[in-house]
Amino acid sequence: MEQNIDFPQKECYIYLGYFVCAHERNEVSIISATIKEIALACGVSEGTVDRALNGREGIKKETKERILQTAKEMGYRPNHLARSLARGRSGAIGVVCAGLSNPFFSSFVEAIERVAYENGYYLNLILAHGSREKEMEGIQYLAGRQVEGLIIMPLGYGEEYEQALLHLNIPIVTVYNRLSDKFIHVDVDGRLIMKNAVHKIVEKGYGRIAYLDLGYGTERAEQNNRYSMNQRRLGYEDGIRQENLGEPMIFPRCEWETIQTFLQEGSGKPAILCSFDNLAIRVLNMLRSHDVSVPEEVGVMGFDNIPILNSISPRLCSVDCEIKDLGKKAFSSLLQLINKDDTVCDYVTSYTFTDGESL
Amino acid sequence: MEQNIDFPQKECYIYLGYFVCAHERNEVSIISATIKEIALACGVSEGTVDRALNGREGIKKETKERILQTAKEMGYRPNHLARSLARGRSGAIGVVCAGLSNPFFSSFVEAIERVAYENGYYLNLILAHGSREKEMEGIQYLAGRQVEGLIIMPLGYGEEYEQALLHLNIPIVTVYNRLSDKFIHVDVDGRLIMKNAVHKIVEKGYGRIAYLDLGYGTERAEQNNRYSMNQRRLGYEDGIRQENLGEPMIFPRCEWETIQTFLQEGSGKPAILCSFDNLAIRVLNMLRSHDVSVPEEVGVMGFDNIPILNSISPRLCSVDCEIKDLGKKAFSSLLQLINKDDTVCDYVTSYTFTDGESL
DNA sequence: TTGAAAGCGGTACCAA
DNA sequence: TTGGTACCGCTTTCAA
Repeated sequence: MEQNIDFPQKECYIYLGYFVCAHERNEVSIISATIKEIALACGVSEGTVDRALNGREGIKKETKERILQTAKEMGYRPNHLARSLARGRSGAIGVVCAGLSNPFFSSFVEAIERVAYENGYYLNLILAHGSREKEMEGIQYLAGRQVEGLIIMPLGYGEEYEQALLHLNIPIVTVYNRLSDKFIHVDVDGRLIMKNAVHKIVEKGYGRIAYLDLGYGTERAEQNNRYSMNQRRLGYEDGIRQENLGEPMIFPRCEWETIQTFLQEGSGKPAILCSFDNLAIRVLNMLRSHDVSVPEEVGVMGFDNIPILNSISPRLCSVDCEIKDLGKKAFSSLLQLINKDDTVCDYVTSYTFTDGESL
Repeated sequence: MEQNIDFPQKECYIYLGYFVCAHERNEVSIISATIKEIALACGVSEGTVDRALNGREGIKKETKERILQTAKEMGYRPNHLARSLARGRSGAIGVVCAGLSNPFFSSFVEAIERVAYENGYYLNLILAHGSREKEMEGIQYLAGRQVEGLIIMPLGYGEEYEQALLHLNIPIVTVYNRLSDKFIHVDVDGRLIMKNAVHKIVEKGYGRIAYLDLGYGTERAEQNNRYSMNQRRLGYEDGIRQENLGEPMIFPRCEWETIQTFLQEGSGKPAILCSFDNLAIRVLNMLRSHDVSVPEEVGVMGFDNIPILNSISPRLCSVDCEIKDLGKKAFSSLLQLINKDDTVCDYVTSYTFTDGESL
């Protein structure tokens, strides 16, 4: 089944139901036709083809069917670059996060991808890999790709950083690390949660609580936006104050010496509250290797409720922040911004304490 | 510092060093200028602006400096959609995978993003979320976005699926699940590795080995491409045969009854080989909850060497497949295809057994 | 050294 | 119901 088509400049024909083009290399390869080519093949104008292809009205039924048939034969696939340019909207949103090795981020990106796709948007993903420079470069790049909005889990912070974002003049939603009131922020209330976590731990009969905040106070940590981690730590401090538990004890590293000292000195049953689950898992492991039993000798609690917790023991007590909901909300808020719906406001997801065997 | 600029149709001016446009809503917002606008402002042609902006030769030094200065003031940011359309290359590659909750996939995507970015490409990410339909839709969509190539961890398989991919007529590299010789494939040799894993376990003094292959033989599993999982299982069978260990014992589920029976019946020290780490972690947990000690009563081995293994005990014996290397190689192979370098061929990454306390 | 104009593939509006 | 055409923003070639 071979059939010649009037075609400008290229040698092309229909082969096995596909539109085929013989290249200079004499290979046969199948290409996607353009609207112009379809118009030529059907003997109609480009506008008419567009009407058929996009279901616009003002076209005779037979013409439409003939065009659609030809388009199918020619293997037409719309060029979204051209379409975006002409329509003035790209149908893409940009997502910027530090990396995917943190299960919190990967789940979050997964959730956004799902809901974005359902709403006809697709994702441009930029990972910062821990570098503020790469993050800003990526953001600028995404803006240049005409993304209609950005969801950012910022590594950067500060006046200059915010100005750079504002000058992009596109809708932005921040997640995880807040920047300022100038950006819609979708997050859990880490501070409140950690305060309540302290209450919860005290209720369970613990008399003193240490807090593990990786990198706290180190110079390196200060280089990046630590809003989220800071909030969690502040919540711990709030709780300690409210419960009159004395001085907060904040450890920047997961070291046995420090933990051992904490366990031995002081009165009241000890517990360790960790700023995120992976840290808590390391603590559990360290305690086990030193034959400290959990929760008999010390309680441990995490934050994030990452999926792996269901597979390890003791089942870590943690906080479930409904990350799917967070992703959905981040996207829907961004969509509101894109659609200039000015009722959009910050959002705080709900949370639940997940019980376990570690407290 | 305010300065008027000759500008068509819009009320615009320079404010605080930024190009500003007063909208109908009477808000002041900063927009990105186009080449045409810069040309107008500088009193030169678009071509000249292009020469200045893209460092092309054939432009007087002073003209160039003047244009660059104006472009900066006007906050020029190139429109990559238009650029891609005009240049005929998008600078984007598409990545398709099932999801990100599997640490193997998220690490892999992370690795690809890094190397792609270093090479001036950015990522369009599509997740299949377990649906073959969504996967194919996404692939078609990416092709329409004019990605220059695709890296796919396919969920689909079969003649029809392959034909659909081939008809896209863009470079494709498959990873993890192989389709056929028609596609460059980058992967670990799961079959060889699992065979050697059996040897290794036998060397350690184990006399019988069961294999855990989640979903094996179930109808649901057959719906998706199970190449990778099948290869691993076949490797186990190869090993069992070579070592004369009798009939392979393959369990499709992680159930205590099955495992208990396996532990009790038969002679020789038992070991459980798992098709991936998360499964092995569940096994470890199940064994602990039934007071079966590892590795004294039973050995356990996983595959993938996911990062969390470093944080839990007993340290699981596993296989490290150099996933960063895999990502790099997948991208570089794709780049070769894009550049029509026909020396490109399939690639098998190296691997190492990571020792642990579970064997 | 510069300008003018014809694309890239689609969209959208106006006239026929 | 159709055709024609001027865009969208940038690139590239040819002529001045």
